[in-house]
Amino acid sequence: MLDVNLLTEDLEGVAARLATRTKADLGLEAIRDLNTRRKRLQKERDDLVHEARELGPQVAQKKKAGEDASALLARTQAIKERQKELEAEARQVEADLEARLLLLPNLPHPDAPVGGEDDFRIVREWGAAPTFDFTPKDHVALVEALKLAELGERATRLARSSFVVWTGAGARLTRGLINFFLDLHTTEHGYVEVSPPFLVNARTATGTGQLPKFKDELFTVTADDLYLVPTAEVPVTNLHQEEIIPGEQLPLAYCAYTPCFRREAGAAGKMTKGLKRLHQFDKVELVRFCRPEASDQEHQTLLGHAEACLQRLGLRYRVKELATGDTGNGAARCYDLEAWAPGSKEWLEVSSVSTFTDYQARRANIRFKDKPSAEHPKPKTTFVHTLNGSGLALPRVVVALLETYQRADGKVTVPEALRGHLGGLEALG
RNA sequence: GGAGAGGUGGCAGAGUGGUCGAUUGCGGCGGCUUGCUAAGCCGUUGAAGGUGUAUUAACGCCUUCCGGGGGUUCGAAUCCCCCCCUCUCCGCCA
Repeated sequence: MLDVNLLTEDLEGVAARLATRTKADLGLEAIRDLNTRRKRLQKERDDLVHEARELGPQVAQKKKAGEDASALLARTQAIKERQKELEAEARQVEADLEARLLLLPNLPHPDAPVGGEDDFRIVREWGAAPTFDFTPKDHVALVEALKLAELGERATRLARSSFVVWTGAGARLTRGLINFFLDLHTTEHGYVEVSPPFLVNARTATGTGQLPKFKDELFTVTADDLYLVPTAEVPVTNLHQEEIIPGEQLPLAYCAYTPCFRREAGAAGKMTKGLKRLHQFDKVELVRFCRPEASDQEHQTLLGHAEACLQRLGLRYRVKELATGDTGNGAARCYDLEAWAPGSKEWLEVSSVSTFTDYQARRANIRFKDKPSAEHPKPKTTFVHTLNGSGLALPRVVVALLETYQRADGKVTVPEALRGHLGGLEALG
């Protein structure tokens, strides 16, 4: 959510920045006008209430003295009626204003490249492309040959298309990767592991920005008004919903494994075979809370932690900085990590590392405050900045891993870093 | 799911319907005292919105907030209704 005051003070500036990410009419003028109306209504109401409050004791005094208080009572009655009108109107204006503000995207970061999907910037590439003295298979062939997962009817029968059943070594590989990532982040990168609910309420889904705009993307448990999490970002960022965090505790760093449930409503036309796009997948997510002035640095730190996952696994990848028009609604700036899949010869997005500045903090009302000190006797309560990044999203890592480490004998070598999490297993197959 | 108890400021814990944003204690911050430490004493210490002075650091005033939402009343932390949550006991269950 944007600061409505910023929007009011510098409408043109805000409009210009938002225009770099969307051509849609965001109704900024209407928002400004609603805000002005809101203020006027409140002022009128407050002044009336103030008058009524002063009248109260006078009424009591007159009654006590046995005098006629009817003139005063008539006035308080009139005020009360007007007050009710004003409050009803203010409620409507506020609801309308809130609804509109919740739909606005975040301001893009000033350093982010301007443009659309194709205007990304490649920040760096890591690792060399693997070479093969045979024709490498794609992951679908490998998964089927090694019986790592059920990709077809069996999975579909249980739920619907685009679900998968991991089997045998495939299930174990999944579990091993989750543990590998969690262990890496908790023991070497200083994250606190959390295991949150996989269902969240509407307030929580609004806090991180999934609602109201992206309702179509969520699976909903209608009987209970709950939503399946599309990413651990949602429950973990909202851990501090409505809180004022002591300043000395920042930055906070959490990692969490959850399955992620996504309807992929917009992607129906481009359904891909195999493991690349699923309605349910496993992911380890990293979430950080920090002071506003630290968030750019924190973003780089977070990016490094996500990259470490791929480096340990020895997977070739590139870091892509998305252009303003391609970054997610709430993100100010976003890096995608793309792993190379040599069998299908394509880059696969396995992580998205974003800074949200105070956009989510405003929605979820997450603030911080320093202790008073001699220099700052009255510290201000301020919105934190939130950041998150995948570290990493599993199925596509599995794809890259299988295709990268496949051998002529049909087996797949397990990268050394992962063996400890697979009971010492050296190869699949 | 059933019965009972309870939700008040960072925490603990008061609060006959009328200056109660709220007694008090602890904690925090500042100061005094002190050879040092401890103790003691004094002061200060929530959030949101609005508005004025003013300017980037603030200050004054107004309104709102005692789990959430309604209601009664000139006036509600205090009375009434609904909901949520926590605790205890019972039931059910991995």
